[in-house]
Amino acid sequence: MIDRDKFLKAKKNMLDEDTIFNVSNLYKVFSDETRLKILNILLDNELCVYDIAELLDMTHSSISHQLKVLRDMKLVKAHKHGKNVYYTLIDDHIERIIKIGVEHVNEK
Amino acid sequence: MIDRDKFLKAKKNMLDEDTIFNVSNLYKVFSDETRLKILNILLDNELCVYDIAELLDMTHSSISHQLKVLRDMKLVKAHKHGKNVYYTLIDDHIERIIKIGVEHVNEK
DNA sequence: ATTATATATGAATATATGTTCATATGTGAG
DNA sequence: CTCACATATGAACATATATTCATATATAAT
Repeated sequence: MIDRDKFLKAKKNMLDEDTIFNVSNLYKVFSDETRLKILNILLDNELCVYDIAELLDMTHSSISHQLKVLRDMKLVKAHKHGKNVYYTLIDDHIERIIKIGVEHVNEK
Repeated sequence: MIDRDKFLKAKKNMLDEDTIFNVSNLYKVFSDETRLKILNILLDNELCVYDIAELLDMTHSSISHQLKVLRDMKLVKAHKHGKNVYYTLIDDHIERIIKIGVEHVNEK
């Protein structure tokens, strides 16, 4: 260690463990291609599991599992209409997070 | 499937596979607690591996491995000074991404 | 030159996680 | 009421990945 002042300043600005845990968990959601696709689709639309599975060309089971993750993270909400369950986004951070990500990778 | 127009509109707005892949990989970086801590520390400071390991109370090896991930993702750059290797952030998206994440989890 | 220090890295291990498969639940149609 | 359809979910499996351990490299100090 070289500079004691710099070291202490850095220590002071560290985020607490809870915040780190929660933020990393939030971004874990966006780190999976399937979930990212689902969230991006739901930006513009309210869709049911069946439609999402069709759009992504994946099994309904797989989509359903991932929607559960998104529900648990309180990023989407569901409402039933007949046999179908329609999903919509809850959080307005989602759009910003996707936009920044896309912006970032497009700059390369 | 219920609404053909809605379905087609959704299909049109889907991100291409490359973008999805790259964005998910970007957020994979932020989904690990150690990497998130490192990036957050580097927001305000230029620090060497030794300091980072001390601050996070982790092995130098572990930190070094994660710094390699960050280098490979072109989020940090390194410059040598004597025995030490100092790391700094390359990208200005990093701060925005961390800030939105923190903002999100603090709202709950 | 030799030793100590800082960093990097490959291999191994343990853990986390996404998909598949089987099955259950709930709803509308006939 | 029975059947088909949409969704949910637990278990199993395969894969990805973070840390540890051992070791290598580079530089500074003595």
